[in-house]
Amino acid sequence: MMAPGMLYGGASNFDGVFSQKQRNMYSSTTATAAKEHLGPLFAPACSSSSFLGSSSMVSFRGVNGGKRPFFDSFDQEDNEADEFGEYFHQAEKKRRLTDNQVQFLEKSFGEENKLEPERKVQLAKELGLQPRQIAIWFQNRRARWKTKQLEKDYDELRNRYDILKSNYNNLLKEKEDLTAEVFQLTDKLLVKEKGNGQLALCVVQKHSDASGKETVADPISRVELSNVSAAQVLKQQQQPEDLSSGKSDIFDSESPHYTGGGHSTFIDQDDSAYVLETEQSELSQDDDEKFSKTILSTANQLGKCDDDDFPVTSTNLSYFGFPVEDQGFGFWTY
DNA sequence: TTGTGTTTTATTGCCTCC
DNA sequence: GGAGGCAATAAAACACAA
Repeated sequence: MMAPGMLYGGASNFDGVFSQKQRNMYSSTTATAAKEHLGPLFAPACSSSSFLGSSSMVSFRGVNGGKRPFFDSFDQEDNEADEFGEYFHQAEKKRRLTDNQVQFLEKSFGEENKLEPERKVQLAKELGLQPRQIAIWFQNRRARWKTKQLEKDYDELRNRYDILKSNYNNLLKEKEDLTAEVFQLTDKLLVKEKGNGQLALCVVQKHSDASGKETVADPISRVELSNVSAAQVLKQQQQPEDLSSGKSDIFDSESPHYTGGGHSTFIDQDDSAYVLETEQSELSQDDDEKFSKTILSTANQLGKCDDDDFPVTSTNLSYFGFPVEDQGFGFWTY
């Protein structure tokens, strides 16, 4: 790919003399071919300042144990002959910049990572390098900086993600704990109600108004559940379809309050029963509202047994097991 | 010493800006 | 259209373990 001999004193010296296209064109030819084409242009490049610039590219790490300061390269009197020899011996090799040259460039890069033409020439002079070498070094340095920056950004994002994930997991755990506590308290409440010889059971049916919008659930019945355990109630919650089809353990034909047919029984704490029509068509809008208020009021009264700060609303009714999404009948107790 | 992976220097081709 | 920047890549230099 790269022509031997083009590394130093070849393509580098095109800088400031040829356009990039010309640079590319010539850099893809051999050094010999280039010399044939350019002729005299190579002469100044291999002599005086240009040559010195090239000679300073020799890696003194390898040549001189890596300790030779780059300013030594300006010590023309002492080194010119050696460098001249080195140049011809190592012209075909790629040579690294000295530690001091790199240090100098790093410092300059730290001040400003873009290179204006004046600064490029100035740095080239100070370091005894070709302006093009300075430009290449800055370009490569910017690429390295960008890579490092990307790694840094990635690490930072990763850390933030880990923190957020940890917070999320903590919240999830907290939610589970709170849910478990709610169930525990609910169970306690049921036991308490049971101890009083009464347990309220609400059968809720969801309605839709004319526009299809869901409205507040209605209480259909309320029965005495003195001998129904919380576990049974929960089981009922999980199988509401059985209830609507008359398969309920609670509302079967053997239940003391089974009324059969299309009617459900509503029994208040005085054991006085109301017979309510379950057919939606037979319930007026006023009835809907009345029932809604009744169920919310009842639920709130039950809720007050343990927590006054959590009033039951049509919104959170479902949290207590009152469905606002399911169609048809269902049993919920609390 | 040698094989292998990493770093550094440099080229190439494309793109944007003026 | 030229200048300069950038991404991709080549290849030399270097580091290091076996």
